[in-house]
Amino acid sequence: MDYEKLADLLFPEIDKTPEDYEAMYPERKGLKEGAITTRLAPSPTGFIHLGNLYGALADERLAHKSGGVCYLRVEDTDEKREVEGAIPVLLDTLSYFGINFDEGACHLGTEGSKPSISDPEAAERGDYGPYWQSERSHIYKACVKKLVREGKAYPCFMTEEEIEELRKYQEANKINPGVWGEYAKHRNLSIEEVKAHLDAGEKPVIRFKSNGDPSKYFKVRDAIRGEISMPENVQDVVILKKNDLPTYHFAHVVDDHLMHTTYVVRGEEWMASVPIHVQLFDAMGWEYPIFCHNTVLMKIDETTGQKRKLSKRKDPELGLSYYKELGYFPEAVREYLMTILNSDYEEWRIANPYKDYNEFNFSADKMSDSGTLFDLNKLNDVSKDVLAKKSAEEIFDFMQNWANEYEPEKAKLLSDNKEMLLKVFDIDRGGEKPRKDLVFAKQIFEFVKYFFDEYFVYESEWPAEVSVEDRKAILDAYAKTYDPADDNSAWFAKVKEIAVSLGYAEKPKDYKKNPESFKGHVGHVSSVIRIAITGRANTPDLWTIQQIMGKEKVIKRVEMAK
RNA sequence: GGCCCCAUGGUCAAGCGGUUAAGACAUCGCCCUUUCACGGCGGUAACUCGAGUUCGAUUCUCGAUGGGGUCACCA
Repeated sequence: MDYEKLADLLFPEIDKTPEDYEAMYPERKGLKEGAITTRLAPSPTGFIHLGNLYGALADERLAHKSGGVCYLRVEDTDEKREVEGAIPVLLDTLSYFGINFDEGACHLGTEGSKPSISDPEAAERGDYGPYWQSERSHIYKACVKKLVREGKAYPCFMTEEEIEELRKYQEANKINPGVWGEYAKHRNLSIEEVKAHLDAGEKPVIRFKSNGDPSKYFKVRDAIRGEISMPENVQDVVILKKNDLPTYHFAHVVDDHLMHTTYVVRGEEWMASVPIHVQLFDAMGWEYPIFCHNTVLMKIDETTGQKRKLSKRKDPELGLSYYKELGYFPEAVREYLMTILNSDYEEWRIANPYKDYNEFNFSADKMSDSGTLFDLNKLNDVSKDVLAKKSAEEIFDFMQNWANEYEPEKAKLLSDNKEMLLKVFDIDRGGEKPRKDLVFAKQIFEFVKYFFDEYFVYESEWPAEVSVEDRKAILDAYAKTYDPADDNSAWFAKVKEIAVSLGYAEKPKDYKKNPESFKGHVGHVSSVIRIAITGRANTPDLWTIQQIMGKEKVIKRVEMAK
């Protein structure tokens, strides 16, 4: 069999060899020792989820922490699944969460500015492009041609029906299904037979001619999981589809070699195809990169109570838009992801509350190799820690931006009340131990909404210890004596006076000791005042709240509650 | 079903043959306090099971069980 001839018959227009391309794309210069090159390789299907961010953050950290390069390559080899505009949205979202690329299918402005794409053709940066796989057909074909020339790949004209039939037969006879070995009908077609098919107008796919022996095992080092052991691949996988574009397997091999990716971070769903990939790298005569197969994010299903994979249909919290809409600080989401990405991040953060996360020593071997359960509670807690360190100004600005985009009806309210809100956000802020009660924008608004008459509602029950008449008496007395000029202790002394005059204990302890001698204690009395003014039993320091509200509003609320 | 990966409290997880088996979240209790989602202290709670190796296994090996992944001209 003259493979040379077959190669020319199949790819007459291809005159370059893989070696030519290797010469065109030499290794990156000037990277420091140990620099890692990673890539994010999404298919433009239009949905970005938390799992993508999780992986992207790993890519970004690995590269940037090591002084390496993180680039974006678009895997658009399947036109059917492509969604218009998916990549700009992806870039925008990732950038929102602080992930930017050095190279690839993105347009990076000056340091820190947002990537933007209007024209995908022009939206590339870097010396290893094109970064859109649909533009790289000539490169893949040159590589495929080499394989055909060496007798390692061949055209296959089997129809879908034929393959389907084959599969049924194999399944019925308990044979490992697929096109392989003796079942690969077109493995050894003669030149004449190939010509005949071609002349009949048939378009072949190109399959890799596997010489693997599944009874033989080989070992691969995975940076996350350590050594994994796999049987050799037997399948004659297709490497070039009828649309002249490669399958993922082959594109991965060619691109990651030519683009000099050193660490391939991907989901564990790829682990099963590692045998195919190393076989392909081998056939091309190339070294394969270090694989990092990370785990999928899981959650507990409310109805079944079982641990299961996060699904985009059932779980809104998987979509990144969920966090943007609720107004989570991107930094909070990132901090949470860091804690599940590298097990010691959380402790590092506790020890170094104000250090930049760039200083954390991120590494692949610290990544979890068992399925991680997504924990909203934990996210919220991390978020509280993040927000506790923000200034009132930062919180306000974030709230404003969030409202502008997602709750426009609140935007003006916020901007009109900036001065007041800054004071509100400043309650117990700053200092060694700031309050940890702000979580995300929507929640923050709920948290402070009683400052606005139009959002004020009674959310808490009046204390049972206080009768309706007493409530009125308390509020009457309070309205008469309230003076914003009082300092915190003078103010509270008056509250005590009211309590005592109506038969309530001055101290909670007195009441606890002799519950029969009092109607209640000062806590119940101030609870009445608190609810009257804020509508709820739990708030930050009431004296400060009143200082911010001003006497007029305080009195108005007190009168309203009678 | 074949093959692969994984297995420590409710959750995320330290742990590399000898530990009172860390820590964080959640939960519970107490304390502080006019309230708190703040803060302080403390508690409950874990090595999936069975063999083997070993003086000794959470740790190593094998098997079982469970969970996950994968078996496309999708990535």
